[in-house]
Amino acid sequence: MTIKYAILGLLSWKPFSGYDLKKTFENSSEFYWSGNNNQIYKTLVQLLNEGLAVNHVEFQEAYPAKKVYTITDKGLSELKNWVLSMPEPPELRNTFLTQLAWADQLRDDELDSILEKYEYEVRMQLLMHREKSRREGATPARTQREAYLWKMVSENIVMFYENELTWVRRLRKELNENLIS
Amino acid sequence: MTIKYAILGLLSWKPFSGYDLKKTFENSSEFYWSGNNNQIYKTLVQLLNEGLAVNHVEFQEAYPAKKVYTITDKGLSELKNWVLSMPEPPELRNTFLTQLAWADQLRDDELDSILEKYEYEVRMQLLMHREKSRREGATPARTQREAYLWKMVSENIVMFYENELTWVRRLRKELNENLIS
DNA sequence: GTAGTCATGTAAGACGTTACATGATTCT
DNA sequence: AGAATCATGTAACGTCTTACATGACTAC
Repeated sequence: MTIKYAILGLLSWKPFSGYDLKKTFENSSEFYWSGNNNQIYKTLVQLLNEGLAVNHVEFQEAYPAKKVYTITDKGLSELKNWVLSMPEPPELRNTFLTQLAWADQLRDDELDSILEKYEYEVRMQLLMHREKSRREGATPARTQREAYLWKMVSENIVMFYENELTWVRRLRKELNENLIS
Repeated sequence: MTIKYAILGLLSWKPFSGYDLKKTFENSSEFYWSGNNNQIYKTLVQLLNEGLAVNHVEFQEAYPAKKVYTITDKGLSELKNWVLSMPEPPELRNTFLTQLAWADQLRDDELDSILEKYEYEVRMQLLMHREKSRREGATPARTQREAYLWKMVSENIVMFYENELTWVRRLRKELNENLIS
């Protein structure tokens, strides 16, 4: 369960409500998470139970009241332990590779057509990431080093998509050249 | 549900038993899948029910009987439809990026130490992939084009890890240089 | 008046992981 | 004697996704 730490991390930065967390996960590139209501609200209750966060209700006129969560000292030290813990290797899940593995049954034009679509998908992801990243410019890191780390997280994602693009372009080029010869 | 198509793909190549599929998913780099017993045996039953595969029992002396599954024409056309369908963009799940985002609380040496561990993990994954790939040399693709596609699937995975390595090495170098200045 | 945002949550199901269960055979 | 391999499967749990439910306000 790492959504717990994704949330704890954000709370270590500043207080959030469940709704704020959801928006942040959706709109951010660095702090992206496929966080849906269900998981977020459940995890927040769990954080309360474990004493890693506390909450207080903020009433607003014209809008529903919000429950704002603040991290505790216990939460901070739990987060630090996790950050120091053994990193897991990155996981690549790319169903397209499975599609490609069985694509020899396709005609040359069909094969190039799905490669083109894939290239398009990857380009879109890259654009979306860059756009989110741009809008995130205001995000104030607390130190210069933190700003650098966040930049490098973003850079990792960019490099991932660019790498994927060079791969698919090379594939398309090589397949086309073999057709001609 | 894409394990269905991962299995269907392998069955389009040659007949497999559940156990064979599990071994293949575990030991292969191109056809890797986190397929566990539970999912594989359930999906095979599903394939039977949908008429995408048929099975027959092979008795063996000294070993338990095995159920060997063969793809049907319906299965082949279902697979082709899927291969031609809209590719999904690749998904990157890297919990380490979340760890790194909140690593500014660490001392310089602690930070470098987790980066070193991450670099090690990635190097190990790359080695493991290369080793699996080497042992897979016997895998006989049916056409030259298929062999090329499989090579490129493998190449994609190599590039992914190499990309990750250059990123983490750059990160470590830049952090160290900033310390000195 | 229709859709979207703010804000909380629940329900149901799909998907994934770990562990258990059986039982003969083979390797160390 | 103990572990690993071959081969099937089940049980329990954990994670993730999609959809539903409520209700006031705002923007087109």
